[in-house]
Amino acid sequence: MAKTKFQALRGTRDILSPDSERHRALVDVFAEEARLAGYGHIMSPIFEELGVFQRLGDSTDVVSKEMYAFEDRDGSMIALRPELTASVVRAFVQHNPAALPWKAWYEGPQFRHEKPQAGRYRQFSQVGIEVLGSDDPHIDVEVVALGWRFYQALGMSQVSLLLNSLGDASCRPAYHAALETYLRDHFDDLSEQSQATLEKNPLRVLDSKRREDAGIIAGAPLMVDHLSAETAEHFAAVRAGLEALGIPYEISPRLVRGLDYYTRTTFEFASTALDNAQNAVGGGGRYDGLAESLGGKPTPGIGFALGVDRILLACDAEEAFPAPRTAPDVFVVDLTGGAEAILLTDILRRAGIAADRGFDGRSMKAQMKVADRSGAPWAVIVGEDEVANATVTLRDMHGESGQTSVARDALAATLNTRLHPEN
RNA sequence: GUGGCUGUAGCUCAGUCCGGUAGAGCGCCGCGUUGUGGUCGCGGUGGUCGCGGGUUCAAAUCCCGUCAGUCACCCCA
Repeated sequence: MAKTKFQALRGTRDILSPDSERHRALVDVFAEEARLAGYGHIMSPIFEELGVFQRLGDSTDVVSKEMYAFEDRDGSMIALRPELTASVVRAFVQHNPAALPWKAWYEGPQFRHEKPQAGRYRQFSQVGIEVLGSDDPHIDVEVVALGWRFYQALGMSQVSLLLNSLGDASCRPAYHAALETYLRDHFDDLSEQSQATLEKNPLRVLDSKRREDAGIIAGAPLMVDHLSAETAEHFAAVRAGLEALGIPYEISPRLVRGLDYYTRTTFEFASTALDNAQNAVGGGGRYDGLAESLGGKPTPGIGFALGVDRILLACDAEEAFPAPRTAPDVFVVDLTGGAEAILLTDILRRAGIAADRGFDGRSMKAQMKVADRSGAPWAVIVGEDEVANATVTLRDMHGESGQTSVARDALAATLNTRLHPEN
């Protein structure tokens, strides 16, 4: 019979130790930044009604061709979340919190059916925040700054912040028309793909990376030159806040972003340490119309999502945020056949000491080798002599203190003192 | 989704052009005499050469398909 060897599906992968510990540590750093800034944690479902995500815009690839959508058993259409903003806004509308602004942070996997590449997976992880119920530009500043400080907390230095304003209902339509007129005037000079994009969403033509489009895009009218007085003032306040914090940014007038719901402030964090096309390590912006489109009261909102997988790639590239060490505190080498180690590791673990041990009745030499490889700073050796005396031999694996005999009853206390001399 | 490149031991890779029956380093296991790791020495384990089909006396090597990775576009985190 045929032997089927399974493997993780395309675009998905197993994250094994110590990379998984690193991933968790990154989320811990983010959680702390969010806590310090007054954000509560939200855990929303991984799948939702398809309609929740269709509000992101029909012209976006995320909705039109990358969604994992399928029919549930009762015939209703559901989808694996391709992003989290829509889910969080849906939760906001559903629970209708009274105290505004409402601030939430999240982390977790998301799903998009794309052709995978390094830093681009079908199941990928993001951390992010959303704030609903205020359009105070100081919120924009807080949100962008939180992202910036997070990268700093990870030890990253090669991150640049790109900032733009996409205008709002008071000025975007006029700009949109001006841009479309301009692009249509140069229609024949645009690349074939940009011609198609123009039909769907002229704004996104500005995002084209094809060389043949560069000249035309360079001459295109810019949103920042068409902002209404109010929107321009809002944008100025955001910039002033970032400057007050000393956070460097670059105005990127052609920064569009892929989701249709963005208004006014939009931004992207790009790693300059990554030289591939997947150098965006985070992005976000304001979405003042999204809550209403999901059935809620008109409520302004802003947030960002940062790609965990890409951030870790960028960290690799600039040698930041290494995987945490996962070594146990102590490794038990048992020469009696292994039964003693059962008791000793239990005693140690209950005392809060991370203890691993040898198995399979291996030779002392072999067990010492495993102990060394484990990285444990201490080894506990127990053989017939020790059992007879109710002692164990405590060996310093790295330092100079050598070996000492310790009463078995005093082992946990002795080790705790050695591991935490300051206490 | 479109196009290019790649796929050989756990890992990094050589061998592929010019078909002839699989290699290195690292890792892993064991030994270097009485219960001691990290260095060193010796020995060993380990691959249906991604998978399937075809050509051939013979295929890791040529051809086709397929899966996966990767790069660019697209898109985006």
